[in-house]
Parts: sequence; C-alpha cells; structure tokens
Amino acid sequence: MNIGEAAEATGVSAKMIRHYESIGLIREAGRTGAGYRTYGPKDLSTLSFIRRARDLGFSIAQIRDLLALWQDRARASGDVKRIANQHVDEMKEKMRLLQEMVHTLEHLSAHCHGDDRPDCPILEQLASGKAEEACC
Amino acid sequence: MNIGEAAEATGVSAKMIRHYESIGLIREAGRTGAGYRTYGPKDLSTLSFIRRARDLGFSIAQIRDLLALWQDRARASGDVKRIANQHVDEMKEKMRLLQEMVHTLEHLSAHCHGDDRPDCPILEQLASGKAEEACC
DNA sequence: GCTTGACCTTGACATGATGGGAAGGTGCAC
DNA sequence: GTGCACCTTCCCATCATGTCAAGGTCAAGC
Repeated sequence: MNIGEAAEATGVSAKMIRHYESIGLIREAGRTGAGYRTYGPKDLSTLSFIRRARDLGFSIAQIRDLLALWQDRARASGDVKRIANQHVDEMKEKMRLLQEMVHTLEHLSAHCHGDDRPDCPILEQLASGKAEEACC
Repeated sequence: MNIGEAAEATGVSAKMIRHYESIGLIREAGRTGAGYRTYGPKDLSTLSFIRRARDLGFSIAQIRDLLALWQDRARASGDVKRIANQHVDEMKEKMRLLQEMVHTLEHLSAHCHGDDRPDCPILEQLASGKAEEACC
C-alpha cells in the first residue's frame, strides 16, 4: 500500500505520515525497489490510532507514550488513565482561560454602542486598563 | 527610556518589542548615538495597549486593526465591536471543541479501572474507534 | 584608566503540528 | 512513448515567543 492510499485510509495526510516517521513516532516504512514507502494493516492501525488520539487533542509526546502502552501487553491501565486525566486537566485549564477572556470581552462589548460614534469602552479598556471601573 | 525599562514598564518583553517593530506593528523606535532604542510615553501607551490586547487573546493581525482604530479619531465603534465579537466567536468555538474532547475523554476515563490490569477502554477507543458502542 | 557586570545590538535557531511548494523520479493507462 | 498522477527529498511558512551567541556600550568601583 502506497503512502497516498494509507493517508486516504487513515485520514492522516501523506505529509504527516512522513513527518511522524522522521520524528520516530512510527517505525520506518518498508520501501519498494523504487523507494516508495509501503504500508501494511499493522501500519494502518497505528496511523488510525494516532489520528484518533490527535482528534482528542493529545500532543505528539502524549501519543508517543500512549502508543508505547498500547503495544505493551503488560501495561497498567492506570498509566493510560493518568495520561488521559492529565490531558483533560490541561484542556480544562485552557477552557478556563478562554472563558475568562470571553467574559471580559463580552462585558466590554455589551457596553459598546457599536455604531458610527467613536467612543468605545473596548478601546478604552485596552488603552487604560481600567475600563471596568469606568463602566461599572 | 531604554528597551529594558520599556519592557519592565509595560510587561512586554524586550524581545517582543523588537519583534513588533520588525513586523511593523509599532513604529521604529528612536535611537541614541550608540544605537540603543529609546521610548517615550506615547510608545509606552502603545505597548501597554498591545499587551492588554494580547492578554485578551487577540491575534497580532487583530491588534494591528485595533491599533489603527485606536489612533483614528474618526473611527466607528462598530468596527471595534465587530473585531471583538469575531474574536469572542473564535474563542467560543475553541471552547466548544475542547469541551467535546473533554467530554469524550472523561467518559472513557470513567470506565477505565486505572489499576494494574491492562484492559483499558481509552486504548480500545483509540485502537478501534468504537469504544462508545462497546462500552455503553 | 581599567575591569566588571548589566545592559544593548543583531542574528540564528527552536518550539508544535501542519501546510505549501519546488525539483526530480516512478508507475500506469492509453 | 507520452501524459498524468503519484512518489521522493528538501526547504520554507505559519504564530508568538524564548534562547542563545557574539559583540558593542554604559556606569560604577577600584
């Protein structure tokens, strides 16, 4: 199976398959006489695994660990759970920061006329850092 | 005022001040005879403006627009509000995606023993893409 | 005056995950 | 045997920021 077909089958772009190989996330693919990479069912499983983990937002480093655990029959599920929970915590923290920013900005936006007049609490906040006080 | 003092005063690192200058976000700083950059009160205001906008998650491109509006006395507050609301929408979309991932992962994690046994629905989901069905 | 240490200068390189493109080789169908 | 789709490697770009290196400058203490 060619890299293009493998990409099609797994949803990982050919570009990224080569990249994952270059950083050692996946083993080096076999080659045809002409140097074309070839992929078998096992490789496809690994690539699909990676794509699903990426879809869940895991970093490459985390995926590296998850792949090792996946291929380790003597693994402890606790190790997997720990990685997943850590990732969940990271995502929640990101959400919290986003929520804070959204909150501030929505508040400012609600007090902005949004018409042709130039006065705007959003710019005032950015300029002075104390629009909150000025406005509420 | 030196770049280091300006950085200290505004919370924008010296590195980033030079960077912002190089990409044309701020005007070129004045120089001493020895080539040191110098900053005045107006520059400090601009840098503080940028830092606050960055703290609210605005991209450099958006900040470029906001700065232009800030310095335009004939601006329409509607233009500012539009940029802010667009940014809020982007952040909300990011939060939505994060929430989805968190939801899936917390669900899987809840069904993982997290002990020394090897069986783990998290890995099963990543491997097969159908843990949801297998589990619930 | 000289040394020292803190600061400045430019420039290059790194991050993380991905995309884009160029230049050249290969495989297959007509 | 030609054309087209695909493959190869390699370089560059993103985005905002940090790090490091090599060298110049300033001010204070001796």
